[in-house]
Amino acid sequence: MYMSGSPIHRPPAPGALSERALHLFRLLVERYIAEGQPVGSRTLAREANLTLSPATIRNVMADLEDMGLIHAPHTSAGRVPTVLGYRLFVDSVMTMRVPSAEVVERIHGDLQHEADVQKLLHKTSDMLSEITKLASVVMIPRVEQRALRQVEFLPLSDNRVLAILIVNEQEVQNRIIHTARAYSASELEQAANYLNQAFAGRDLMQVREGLLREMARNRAELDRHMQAAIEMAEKALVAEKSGDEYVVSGQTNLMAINDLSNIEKLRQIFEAFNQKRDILHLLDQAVNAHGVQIFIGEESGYEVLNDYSVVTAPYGSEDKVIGVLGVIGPTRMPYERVVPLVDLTAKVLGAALKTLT
Amino acid sequence: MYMSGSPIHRPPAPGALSERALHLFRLLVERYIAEGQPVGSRTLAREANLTLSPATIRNVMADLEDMGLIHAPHTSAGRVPTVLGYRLFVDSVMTMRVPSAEVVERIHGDLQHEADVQKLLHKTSDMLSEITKLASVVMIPRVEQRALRQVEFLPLSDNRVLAILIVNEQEVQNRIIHTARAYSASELEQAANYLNQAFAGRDLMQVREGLLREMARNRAELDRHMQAAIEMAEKALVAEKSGDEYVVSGQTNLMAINDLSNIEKLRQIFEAFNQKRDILHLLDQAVNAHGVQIFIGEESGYEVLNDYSVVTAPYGSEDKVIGVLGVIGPTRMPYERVVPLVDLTAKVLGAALKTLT
DNA sequence: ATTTAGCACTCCGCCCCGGCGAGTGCAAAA
DNA sequence: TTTTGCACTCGCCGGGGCGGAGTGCTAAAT
Repeated sequence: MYMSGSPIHRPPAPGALSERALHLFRLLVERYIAEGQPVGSRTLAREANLTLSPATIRNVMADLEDMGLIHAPHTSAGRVPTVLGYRLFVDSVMTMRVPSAEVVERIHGDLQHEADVQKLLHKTSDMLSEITKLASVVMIPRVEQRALRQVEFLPLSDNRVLAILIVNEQEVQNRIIHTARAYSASELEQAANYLNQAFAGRDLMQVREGLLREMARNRAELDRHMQAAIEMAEKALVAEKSGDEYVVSGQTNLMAINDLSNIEKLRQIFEAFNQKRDILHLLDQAVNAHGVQIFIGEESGYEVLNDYSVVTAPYGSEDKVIGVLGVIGPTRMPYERVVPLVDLTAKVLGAALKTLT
Repeated sequence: MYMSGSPIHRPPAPGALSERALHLFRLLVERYIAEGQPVGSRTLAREANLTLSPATIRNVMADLEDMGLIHAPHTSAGRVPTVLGYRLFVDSVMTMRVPSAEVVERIHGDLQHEADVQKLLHKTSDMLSEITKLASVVMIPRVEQRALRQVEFLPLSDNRVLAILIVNEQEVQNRIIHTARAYSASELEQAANYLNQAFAGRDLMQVREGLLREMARNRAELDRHMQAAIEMAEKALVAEKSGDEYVVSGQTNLMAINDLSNIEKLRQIFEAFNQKRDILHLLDQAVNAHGVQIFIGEESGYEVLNDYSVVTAPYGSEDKVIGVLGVIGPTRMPYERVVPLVDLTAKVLGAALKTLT
């Protein structure tokens, strides 16, 4: 199946609809989200406080359908929101439902006392998926400013050296590097000392540049252990980050949603989680958004995410965004509840990370 | 659903069956594994080189059914192997199919040049699931003999200390420990020095015991940095291992198997993968087996694994078993092909790990 | 001009039915 | 012991009928 050829339109301004139409629209979407079944004029008439006959409702619904907000799966079924309809709903119609006090407490409690960053991220993801009953994703913080705190080198066998970089007071990175020749323990120690003296506290990128400058000088002038230090550091810094770009939890929640029991579709999204490509790109997009961002169905631009919605929020401290988290579920998800939850979780995670620095 | 009340019987000795019956049984199982549909007397008659009428086959099949080896889903369907049938098949009937040269090469190639242990395990799991088209599990090596090579302590803020243990030439473990008071960098250095001198090369358990002995002496006699060293080491050693007990890949392969498109069952097994409890226990059981071990359906003893089979093999060097790997798939899996693959993979992984030590 | 009632119509989901195909078990013949 | 023949049992599939839900349209009511 191709992606819908028609570009995704902006929904009509809420002012373009009569008060009544808007009200009914809202009811319809809420009802559909709650029940999961196409809702008809009869049901809607009962639901609305307005005393109107189903026939009147039908007229309104026909209008809504003309505007592309709702859609009838077949001649004689009720109506279901379209992507455009959901868009209008989340943008201008819905009223957030603030999380209950217990949930708020839960979120704070879970994330407060966790010293290890990795574990904190896992906990966050687990918690978020649990309270939303959806799949959740937490991006690993991409700290662009990584201050080198300390370096240690330890010789291993076969011209290999274990480099330990301590970054940002917290994070420890181990890298095994292969060197041209074997270095003795004392050489390595000297190299480490040199690097620590020269570069401790600097940003990793600065370190890199500094090293390159050193090398630009006449190599011959450098004494042995400087050379060693540089070789080490170069190799250690070049090593790319581990492929773990984000953490996922609650994938199984998606299987429990009968909405899309289409097994092949499920398989595809699970693959997407594993592949970490499309999902990561999507999260990257959301990194620049100011607050919560919602991708509905095809809006994401990724085929696998058709029929799914993604709600994301960047997290960090103040205006420094360092990562994104979010949930993934069926387009028919309780946005009113989910959006504030994602928002809050992002804020609390940001705060928790800040205290760790 | 309860677990079958009847205990799992041993299958009849292959001698208990006539040559012919055994032959037909083998054909039936092979056919069923290949096609996934109950196989009837007619099909079997065609398949067998013996020139026998379907009626004769039927008699034989009736016998096999009496023995509990096969079973008819309903009156007029063909027969399907029972758990007992599979047992007999894998124990005494099937002939292993050796992996093709390309596959063998692939396995060696993939695992040869990977220096990082964690990555190696991931690669192994990925590869195994890919070539078997099943889900695969690789247990993290539980090195009972962990020789301490070096210790480093680095002060962090707030009475926290980062302990870096280098174990077994390769493995690096970082632990953040909370201490009763703040220690200065030099104190920590002295503590590390002490520990390194006293315990480098020893097994972690020995270190533990040694420390306890030290503490048994009159505490007052110990000078400050010894105390510090002991406090550090105690905390660092006590810290439990991270919860990552094994690596899983190819879970999505299970979804593609129409055999069990029962979505709820799938959900449960995915949960089991995440939970890492039942699966881990099962792997632990297999750690003591000499070679490949096969758990068919309910044999595993874990409800979630009904309808699934697990093929495991311990890996390590010589008689030192350090871990287990395996695959999980439907009971109807191509054992002839899978068993040798699991076996080979375990051997190659063991070898690869050995070169890393 | 809007709302309502009435009505014909459409379409899905469900159940029931009958036919077909596959396969069985049994008894009698080879 | 094997085969043939036969009655029987199911599962699967397609068709037909039916009820329910909901629609759109038109004409009447407000």
